[in-house]
Amino acid sequence: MPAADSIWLRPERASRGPAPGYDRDALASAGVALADAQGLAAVTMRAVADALGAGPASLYRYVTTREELVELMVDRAHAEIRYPARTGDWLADLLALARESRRVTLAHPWLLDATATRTPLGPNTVAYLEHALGAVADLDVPTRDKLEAIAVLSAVVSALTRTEITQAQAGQGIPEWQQAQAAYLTHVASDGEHPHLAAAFASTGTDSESVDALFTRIVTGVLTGLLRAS
Amino acid sequence: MPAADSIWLRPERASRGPAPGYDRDALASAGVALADAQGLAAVTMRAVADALGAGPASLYRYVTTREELVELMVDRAHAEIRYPARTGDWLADLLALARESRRVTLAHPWLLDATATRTPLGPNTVAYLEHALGAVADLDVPTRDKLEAIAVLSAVVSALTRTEITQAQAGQGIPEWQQAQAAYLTHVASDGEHPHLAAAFASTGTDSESVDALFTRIVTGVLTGLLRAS
DNA sequence: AGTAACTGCGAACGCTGATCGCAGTTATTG
DNA sequence: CAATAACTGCGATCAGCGTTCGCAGTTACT
Repeated sequence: MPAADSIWLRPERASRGPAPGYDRDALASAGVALADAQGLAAVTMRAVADALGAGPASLYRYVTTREELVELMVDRAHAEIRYPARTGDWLADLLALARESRRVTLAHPWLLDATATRTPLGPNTVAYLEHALGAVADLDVPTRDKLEAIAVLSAVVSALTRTEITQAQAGQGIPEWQQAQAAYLTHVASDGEHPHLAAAFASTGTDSESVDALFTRIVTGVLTGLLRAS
Repeated sequence: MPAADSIWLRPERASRGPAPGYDRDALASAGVALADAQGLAAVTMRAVADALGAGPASLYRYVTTREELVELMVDRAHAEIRYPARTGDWLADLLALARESRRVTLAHPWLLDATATRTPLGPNTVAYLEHALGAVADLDVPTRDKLEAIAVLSAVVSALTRTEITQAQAGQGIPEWQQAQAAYLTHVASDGEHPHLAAAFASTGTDSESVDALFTRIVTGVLTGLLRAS
């Protein structure tokens, strides 16, 4: 029978031994600072240890694996989410949550990488879930439908925010792979075998809609599609 | 000025020099076989080289980086998608595409990892996009809305399929982190500070709905929410 | 006073993606 | 037909990664 222990169920301080020189929050802070500046890949055990002035092996007194360190970072980032008072309108409340999620993700783009495979459960990510459930508490649909809707909502918010970040990078940065994809796409669009894609490619109308309006429109559409009181 | 070259715009065979002993398809096949059996992490350059009977450095004659090898694998997997004839009903056609995507992803779960950050563009992934655009070609909505809907659709399908795979693993496998998350979740649900989560946790009704029905219901909801002719 | 459980951490291990340079092969060129 | 240029496979090697081990020092319980 393995440990099956979440880091959040493990006591942070031991009862015996010398006082730890650091703590989970310090590791998380150092990791977040690194990731904000240079991306999630820059968050190596050695780099975090250096930022803390510690030896590389010391981190393993606080965290059993790098993955767990990233969990700490994700949860810490979710602490920045502000929960507005409920209005009673479930759609407006969920939308507000989605906007908060987007805002924090734009501030910490590495969250998209860190939560790509799964969102770790910690105090703050669970708080987010609790608030989302609270927003739809009075809604007369099965609990399962609510959970599904929240899961889909998270996926959609991530996808939209990822697109937003990618386009923002295209404006100024030098994101290598985008040029390659763009080059191939233009090539394919003009090879005569992809008419629909060519048509879509040609109709590049000026997007007068703001990013916020687009975000609101899509999230609203998805949520109403899933949770309309049938 | 960097190369900005997609692998699909590079000629596979050079005009000069000896005949290559392998080709892109061989690399992709070996990679897919490894990933199917042991996950994407098992697809190391050395492992693929061994499977091919080649030296580790030889792969770089066909692929500039490991990422590009994964691109080949993703595109090759998308070759397994079967495109049914269009019915004229855009919702039915998009739904059929979504089901195909789900089917192939269930057959190659590592696709979720390989396409988590972005879906690479290759002949077969582009073909999928072309078919998706074709399904909504006659629909009277702006092109931009169609592209958005397709992007959201992909995100939702990935999220749903990921959940499905996770639950299937829970049935038999031994996925370490799930126990930790479950343990923490039950702890949080009974700490008195998460009433909505506790309520949701308590109402674990027996899911009589089949996975297919659930998939259809959610995808339909999302699509109608996004593309309803307003 | 003794012991058990911790602390930080230097050194090391195995593995990874990637590079370099060499010898051999082929198609083009003069 | 020789010369050359452009490729081929690949052994050897590099820097970097996550992680482990064992040691000396520190604290709290018995």
